[in-house]
Amino acid sequence: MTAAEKKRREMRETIRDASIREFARNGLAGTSTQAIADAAGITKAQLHYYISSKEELYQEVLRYIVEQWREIFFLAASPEDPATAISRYIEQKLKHALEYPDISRFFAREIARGAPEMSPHWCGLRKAVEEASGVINRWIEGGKIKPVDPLLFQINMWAVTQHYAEYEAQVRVLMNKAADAPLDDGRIIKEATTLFLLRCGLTEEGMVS
Amino acid sequence: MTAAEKKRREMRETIRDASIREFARNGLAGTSTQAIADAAGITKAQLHYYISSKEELYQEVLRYIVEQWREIFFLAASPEDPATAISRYIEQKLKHALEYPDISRFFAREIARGAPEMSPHWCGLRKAVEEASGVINRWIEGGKIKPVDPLLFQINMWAVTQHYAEYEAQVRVLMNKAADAPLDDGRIIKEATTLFLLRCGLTEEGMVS
DNA sequence: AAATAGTTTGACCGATTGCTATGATTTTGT
DNA sequence: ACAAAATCATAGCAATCGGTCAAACTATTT
Repeated sequence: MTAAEKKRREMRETIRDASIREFARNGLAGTSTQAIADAAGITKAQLHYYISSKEELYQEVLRYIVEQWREIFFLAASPEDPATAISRYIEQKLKHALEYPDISRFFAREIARGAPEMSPHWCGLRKAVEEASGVINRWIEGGKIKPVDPLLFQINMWAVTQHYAEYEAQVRVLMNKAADAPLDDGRIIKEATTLFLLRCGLTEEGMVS
Repeated sequence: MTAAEKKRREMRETIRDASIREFARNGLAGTSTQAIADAAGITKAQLHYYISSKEELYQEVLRYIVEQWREIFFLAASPEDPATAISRYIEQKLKHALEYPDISRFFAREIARGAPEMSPHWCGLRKAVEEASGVINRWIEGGKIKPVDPLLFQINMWAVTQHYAEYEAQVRVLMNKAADAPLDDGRIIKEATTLFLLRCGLTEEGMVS
C-alpha cells in the first residue's frame, strides 16, 4: 500500500527529472524514449509501463513547470516598496534559473517551437502579467518610480533572468568558468538588480533624481 | 559555367535557409533530412546530393551565423560617444532579432544543448567581447558613463535583444499580437535603449546626474 | 502456501531515420 | 548534333523510432 505507492511516486519523479534534462537538451522531437529511459536508469519498456506516451509525458512536464512558476514568481502580491519588490523578484528568478537551468531551457524550447502546447496555460500567465502591470502603474501614478512601459519592463526582466539558464554555456566561456565551477551568482544578481532599479530611478538605498 | 554555378549556389542558399528554419524549430536531433527537403521543396535524395551529411549542414549553418554576427555586431569599433554607440548597437541587434528570428533561435538551441559544436568559434566571440569591455572601461575611466560591470552589461544587452526572437510566441501573446501582425519594434527598441542607457547614467539627450 | 496483483523483461511491430546505389533525365561544352 | 557531365527520382539499405506483447518475475493478500 504505502510502500508500493511511495515507490511508484518516486519512479514517476525520477522519470520526470530525467525527461526534463533530455527534453531541455534535445527538445520533444529530438528526444527518444530510449534516451529518457537511459537517463532514468530503466528499460525502455519499463518507461512505457509508467507513461502513456512521450507526448503526454512532455505535456505533463510542461504543466508541472508552469504551475511551479506561477507559485514562485509573482511580482504582484508584494505589498512592499518598489525597490524591495523588484530586487526580490530578480534575485528569486535568477537563483532559480541558475539552480534549475534545465527547467528554463525546457520552457524556452517550447516557446521557440512556437509554443504549440502552451495554449491551455497562456491565460493564467497573462493574468499574472497584467496584474503586475497594474501594480507597476500604481507605483508610477504614486510617484514612487519613474515612468516605465510596464509590460516591456517585465518582459526584459524575464529576458535577463532566463538568459543565464539558457545561455549558461556561453556565459561560462565569457566568464572563464569551467563546467563544474559554480557561476558567480552574487555578481550576476547585483548587476541585473542595479540595471532594473536604475530604469525606475531607484537604487538599493532609495529613490534617485 | 556561370549559369550552372549560379543555380547551384541558389540551391545551396535555399537549402541553408530551409534548414535554418527547421533546425531553429526542432534542433539538430529533432530535424529529419526529409523535413529539410520538404521545406526546401526538393526530394530527400536530391538534398543528399547537395549536402554531405546532416551534421555537416548543421555545422555549415552555424559557421555562417557566427560569421554573419561577427560582421554585424561589434560595439567596439564605434568611435562615437557612448550614448550613440549603445543606442545603435541595441537597435541593430533588436532589428536583426525581429527580422530573422530563426537565426537567433538556431543559435540559442545550440547553446542550450551545451554548445558542442561551438568550440572553434568561441575564441573569436570572446575576443570581440573583451575588446568591447576595453571600450566600456575607457568610457568609465573617462567619466563618460557610470561604473558598470562591462562583461555583464554586454551579456544583459544580448539577453534582452535575443529574447524577442526566441520568445516571440510569448511576446506576441502578452502584447496581443496575432501571428501575422508585425510586432511594435519602435516600442521595444525604445524601452530597451532607455534601460541600458539609464544603467550608464545616460539618456538619449546626454549624461545625467 | 496458494492465489492474486504489480512490475520487469526481451522480443517484436510497422514506421521513420540518415544515407546510398542505380538508372533515367537534363544540361553542358564542343 | 553528340558525348560528357551534372542532376534527378525510384527504390532500398541497416538502424532506430514510439509503442506493444506475453511471459517471467516479485510482492502482497488471503
